[in-house]
Amino acid sequence: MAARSFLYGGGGGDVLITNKRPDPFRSSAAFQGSRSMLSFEDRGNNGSGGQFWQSFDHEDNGDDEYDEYFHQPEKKRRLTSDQVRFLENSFESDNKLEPDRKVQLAKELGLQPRQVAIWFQNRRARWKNKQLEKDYDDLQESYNKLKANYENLVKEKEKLKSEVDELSDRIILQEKGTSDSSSTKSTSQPQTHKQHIHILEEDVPEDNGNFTEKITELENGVQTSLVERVDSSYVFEQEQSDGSLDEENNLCRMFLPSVDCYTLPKIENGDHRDPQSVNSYYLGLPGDDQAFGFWSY
DNA sequence: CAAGTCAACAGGAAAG
DNA sequence: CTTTCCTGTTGACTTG
Repeated sequence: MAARSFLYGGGGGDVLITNKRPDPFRSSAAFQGSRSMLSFEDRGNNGSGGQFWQSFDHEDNGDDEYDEYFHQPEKKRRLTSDQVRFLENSFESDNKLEPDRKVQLAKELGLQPRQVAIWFQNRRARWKNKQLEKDYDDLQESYNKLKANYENLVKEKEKLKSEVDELSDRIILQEKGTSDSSSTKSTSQPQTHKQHIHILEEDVPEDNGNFTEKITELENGVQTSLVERVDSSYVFEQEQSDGSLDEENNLCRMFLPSVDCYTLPKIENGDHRDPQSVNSYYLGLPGDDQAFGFWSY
C-alpha cells in the first residue's frame, strides 16, 4: 500500500504531551481524532528495529496550520503493518494488557498507551466474533450429524414397526388356528413358541382389541427409547456397544418393556450395565441449553 | 458507490 | 473514585 501522508495534527504537541488521559477531551469535538499526533510519513520504511514513528513536529507547523488542523474534522490513521504485526505478536502471547506492558508497547511502537489499549480492546472483540463464528459452525455440524442420525433411526424404527405388525398378524392367525383345532387336536405347541406367545399375551386377556392396544403401547415404548438413543449417540458415539447386543436389547425392550433387559441372564459376556446409566446420556437437542454444556469459553 | 474494515469513542459494569 | 473491560456505535478509509 502506498504511504499516506500526514493527515491531521489535531491539538499539536501540547496535547500530545499533556494528554495522558484523553477522557476529558472525549466530549470535545475539537479534540476528537487528536489522540496521537504522529506522522506516518515514510511509514513503510521505518519498521526495522527502531521506532515506527516520527513525533509531530510543532516547529514545522505554523500557527495558521495549527488552527487549520485544530478545526478539521476527525481523520483516522491506520496503524502501519509493522505496528499491527508487533501488536499481533504481543496479543498472541497474551491478550490481556497489563499497564506496564501497555506503556512498554506504546513506547516501542510510538503510539499513545491509550491507542494500544484500544487496539487490544478491538482485537479482543474481533477474536470473540471469530470464536462465535467458529462455535456456530461447529454447532451446525453437530446438528447436521445428529439430524442424519435421527433420520436413520426413524427409518430403523419404521422397519421394526413393520416387523412387529407382521409378527402380531401371524400370532393372531395362529391364535385363530389353535382355537379352531383345539377341539379336535390335543397336541401342544413347542415349548419355545409357547413362551413367545405367553410374552406377547402377558396381561392381555382374550380380547384382541386390548391386544392391539398393547402392541401400540409397546411400539411407543420403542419409539421413546430410540429417541433417547439418538440423543445419547450425539455425544457418546464411541460408547455404542456392538450392534448385535443393541438389537437384542431393542427386541427385548420391545416385547418386555417392564423388564430390565440389560441384566437378563441371556447376556453371556457378563456385561451387567446399569440401565439407568445407559439411558442417562441425554443432553438435549441443540435448541436446549444443555447442549451448550460441553462448550468451552 | 455500497459494503466492509478498523481506529476511536461512549457508556455501563466490575474490580481494586 | 479510578481504571479497565465489554459492547455497541461512529466515521474515515479501503475495496470490488
